[in-house]
Amino acid sequence: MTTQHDQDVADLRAFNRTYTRRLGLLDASYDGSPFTLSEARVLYELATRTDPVAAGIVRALGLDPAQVSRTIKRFTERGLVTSRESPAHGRHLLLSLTDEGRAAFSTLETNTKASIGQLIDGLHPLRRARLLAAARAINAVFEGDAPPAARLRGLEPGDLGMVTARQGFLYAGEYGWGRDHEALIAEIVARFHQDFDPAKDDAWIAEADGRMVGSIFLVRGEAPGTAKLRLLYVEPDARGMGVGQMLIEACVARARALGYRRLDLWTVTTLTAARKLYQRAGFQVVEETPCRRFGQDLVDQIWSLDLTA
Amino acid sequence: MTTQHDQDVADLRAFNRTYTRRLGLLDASYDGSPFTLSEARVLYELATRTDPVAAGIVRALGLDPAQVSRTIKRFTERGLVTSRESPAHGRHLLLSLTDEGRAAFSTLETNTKASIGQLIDGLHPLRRARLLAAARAINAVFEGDAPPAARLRGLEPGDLGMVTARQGFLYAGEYGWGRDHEALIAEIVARFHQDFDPAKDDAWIAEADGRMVGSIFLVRGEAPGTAKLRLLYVEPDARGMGVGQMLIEACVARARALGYRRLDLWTVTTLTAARKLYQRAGFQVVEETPCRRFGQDLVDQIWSLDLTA
DNA sequence: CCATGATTATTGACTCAGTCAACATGCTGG
DNA sequence: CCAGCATGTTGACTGAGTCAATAATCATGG
Repeated sequence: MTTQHDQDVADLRAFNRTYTRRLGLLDASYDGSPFTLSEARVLYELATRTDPVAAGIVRALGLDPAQVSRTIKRFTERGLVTSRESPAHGRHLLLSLTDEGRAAFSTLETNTKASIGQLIDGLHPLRRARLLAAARAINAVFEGDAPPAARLRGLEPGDLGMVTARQGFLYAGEYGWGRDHEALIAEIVARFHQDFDPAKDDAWIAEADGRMVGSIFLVRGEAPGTAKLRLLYVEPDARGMGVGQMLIEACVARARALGYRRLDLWTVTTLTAARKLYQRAGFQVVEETPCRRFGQDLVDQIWSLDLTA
Repeated sequence: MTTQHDQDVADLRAFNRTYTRRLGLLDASYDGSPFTLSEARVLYELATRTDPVAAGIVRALGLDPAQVSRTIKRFTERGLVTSRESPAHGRHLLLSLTDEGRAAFSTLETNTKASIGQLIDGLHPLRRARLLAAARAINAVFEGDAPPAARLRGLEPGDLGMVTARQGFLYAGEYGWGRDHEALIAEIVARFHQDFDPAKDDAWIAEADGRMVGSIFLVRGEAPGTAKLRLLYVEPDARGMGVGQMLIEACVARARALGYRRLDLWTVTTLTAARKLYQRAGFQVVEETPCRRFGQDLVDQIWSLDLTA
């Protein structure tokens, strides 16, 4: 048996191999460059950091101090770098590129840019877009060191469909609900927009790490003074980080602010995680009926929250 | 001014730097490994290919023949590899791992898997999913050497919403159409599903390189014997590779097969690319009326194709 | 059948990468 | 003031990577 974890490891290793073979040598040595990859990395650091010091470069690139020392020695011999003792710290050597050094860096930049440009241009537009999206994603994964925080925002183009797609996809996979479920969501979403009244309705998208990870909709109910909470969902990856609670709180607060006296919601007992969230937010079950829906035997529930308390 | 191309190059370079720093050393040398990265790569090839020959490894890894020769010599001295002359080809050396070689490879595998597993486990689930999706995408970009061909398939969970999302997003960006356009699509899509009759309706998704790149829907019309072509779209990346034509042909063929005598469609003059496709497929304009829609002044068109010809 | 060219493998020579240990020097916090 | 730490250098060594030369073998076309 192969677990998901094993598969992940295998995929990442496959990626590593592809990368080493196809991309690895790109960022540095175009053909005939006077610099090796490692030298180019050091030169890049020298050119881009302010007041470069050897130790800083060592840390930034994860290289051995000995190697950086020798590389800089070579650069000095080639007339690319000068160093002077730091006035503040006698042990620091302030490094700076000479004019020749800057010129060398500039042609290096031009050439590597050109060679990467060539790679990009050689790809089919479809693949190019995919490669770049993936590269940006990986970058983001390692750049953002803080754990990804979710934030709420309003609706943007594409969101309505995305909510439909994700919920349709997830409930089909997790609970085997049929396509009529997705169609139901599409209809709710479409009607939400047709009847939209900013004084009565609202919707939130939860976003984390640049991706939609959840949604919630606030829609006016049939009875005056009541509203409905609809289409709450949280992506599996993002569960357990308080996204659901955040969404419900925003929805309840807005319902209060708009003057509603009661907030209702419909769900089925199968969705245990959601039920816990409703409970914690103070909702109570007011109705429960067995029902056949989406190709499954389910138990419908209506929950209600008194907003006047 | 920074063009998209420049930005792409910069992003790919940034990715390259991130990679070299954060992932580069992973696939090979766990801490205290008796193999260098390059040696590990060669060992991997020795262990996984059938009837390994030095020249094959040279090509697969893009290494210098001299280096591979010396690496294998070291392996032989360490008792990891034996070689014998190929009976078929006197210049080929058939390499094979000894028992010790296989054992060394196996512990290497275990350890690198563990160290990659550690990296994966250290990431937030959200980021892990993102990293892996991106790694798989990059792999796919370089694995599929043939230009990505589009293929058609039926509806799957999530497709209805995805069609809505992509069309809403694209027409908002390209033509400034408002959110009511997205809501309209959501409604069409929802109604399509509610009224779905396999003997009268159909839908296709175009997929290329594992991604949805277009859609088309066939829906029965009000008048008997007539059908409507709806929701045709092609992703910008995938334009110019015949996806639109493929979709229309599938739709027209199915309409014929279901016995319809006429196929209508509604569009607006702004969508010039689509208009050309309709024209080439034999559609003709039967009605044209200026109209205000989606926050724009548009000219509605109804096109029609006689299927009895 | 043979000359020619391509492929395969090896070796020498060289520079740089990368690791480890030793060492000198300056700074910093009790 | 002194121990400990960070910074930078050097020596010694192995492997990576490049280039050129060489030798053996195979494939091919006249």
